[in-house]
Amino acid sequence: MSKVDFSPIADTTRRAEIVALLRRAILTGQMEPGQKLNELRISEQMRVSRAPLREAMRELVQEGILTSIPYAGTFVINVTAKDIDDAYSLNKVLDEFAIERTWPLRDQRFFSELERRHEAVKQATRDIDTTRQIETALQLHGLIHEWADNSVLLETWQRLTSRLQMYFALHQQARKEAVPAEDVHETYVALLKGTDMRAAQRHAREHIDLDFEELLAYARGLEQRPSKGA
Amino acid sequence: MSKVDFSPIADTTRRAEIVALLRRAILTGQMEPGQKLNELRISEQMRVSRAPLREAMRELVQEGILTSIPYAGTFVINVTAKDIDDAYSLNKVLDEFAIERTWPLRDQRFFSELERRHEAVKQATRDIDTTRQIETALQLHGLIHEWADNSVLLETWQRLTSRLQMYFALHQQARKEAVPAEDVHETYVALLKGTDMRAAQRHAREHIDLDFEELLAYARGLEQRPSKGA
DNA sequence: TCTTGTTAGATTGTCGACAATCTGATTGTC
DNA sequence: GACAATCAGATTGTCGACAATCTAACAAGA
Repeated sequence: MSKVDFSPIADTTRRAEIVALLRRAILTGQMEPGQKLNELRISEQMRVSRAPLREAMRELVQEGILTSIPYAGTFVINVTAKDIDDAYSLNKVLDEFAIERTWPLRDQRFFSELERRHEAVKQATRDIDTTRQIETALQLHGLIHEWADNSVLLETWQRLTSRLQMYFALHQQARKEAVPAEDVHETYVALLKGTDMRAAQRHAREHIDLDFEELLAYARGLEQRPSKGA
Repeated sequence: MSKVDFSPIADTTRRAEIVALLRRAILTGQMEPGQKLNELRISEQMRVSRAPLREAMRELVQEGILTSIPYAGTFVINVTAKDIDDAYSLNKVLDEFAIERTWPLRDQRFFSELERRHEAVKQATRDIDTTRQIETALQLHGLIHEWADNSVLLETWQRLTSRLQMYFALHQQARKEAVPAEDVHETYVALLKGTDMRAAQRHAREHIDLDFEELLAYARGLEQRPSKGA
């Protein structure tokens, strides 16, 4: 028996790579909400036939970031203020549940991973890499969901996160000014290390409320904005 | 302006029909967990080419009831006791949230719809149609999620429900005896009509706990059962 | 006997071409 | 000018065939 535990090898199908490419393009805000995805054009750009591209698009439709209308096309989802509100209010419930489940499972590995991700956020903040800043913040936030030892919860949270990441990216793009450089996660991390679970839950709720208000205001601003074609 | 509000016309693509067919086959327990889906065989049976079939399968993979391994095949998900446990514990949280949100929105239409679905359950119980019994019970249970006016919650609950329906169908199939004919939803419906929200939440939690214990015992029984091929 | 290399068969992944459908412009009619 | 019918172009949906990969059976060698 070998002492090395190998990780499963990466998917080597074109489909999987296409999914990753498209997802990234959408979640970083490179594609606008409502924008149509022209199959022929994209398949030519990627040097791939339409079959794996279409399969990839079906996956992203189910993932909730694309929407498809038969014989009309596949589009990036439109973001309404209500969508954001819905996602956030559910997120609060999931956070509370995740903290409750993670709490008794916290160990040394948890704390070091928490520290690692917190560092990543601070690094991205220093680099003023806004896209990475969103990514790392969501990864820090996601630790409690990964650690809660509930695969359905994790899956649900990841679906939610996809959209939130997209919303944040668009919001970030919209305002020209740089993101606040201060570290808003300091208290959150400290509470997760502490002994008062209720306090941690309360803070998580208030903490995400903060960014939420800003995001909602932004979304209300572009409500009923005409969707742009290819 | 017409006073009639038309429902959107049905999807007329083969893909959509294939999705419906496969989903039904899986959720009614006609396909065993772990079973492999042979693309050529299924496409010939359905008189369809592999392209729309494969796209349909990608959707169901994202929906969480199929799993795919590149160059190996696509399989019906395997059910472990932990999966059921995870799904149920999250379901409890979602139920509590759904009731909270639905509560102030209850109106006459809500109550009549509640009554209608309750009748459907009772009818299925009288007919001893176990498959329909599961369907109607889940639909009754789903009303609070549909009424809560939160699209993300509804979507999440529907994903969860898919699996639960599959679990219940398998459980039902396993035990030869008929399901208890008594109506276990009477109290639940009554509480949803009442004025004590906390009581309704409490009952919803205990109510699903009931069937849960039985399901869990069943799942533990077939743990590490060898998966059957095509 | 155990391990390694080879090979044939089956299955999945991908491709290019054709069919079905939609959209918008054009034409003809009142 | 307004409106319906027609048509061309573009785009999506589907098909059949080929390429890449896996599996299992078999043979060869230590």
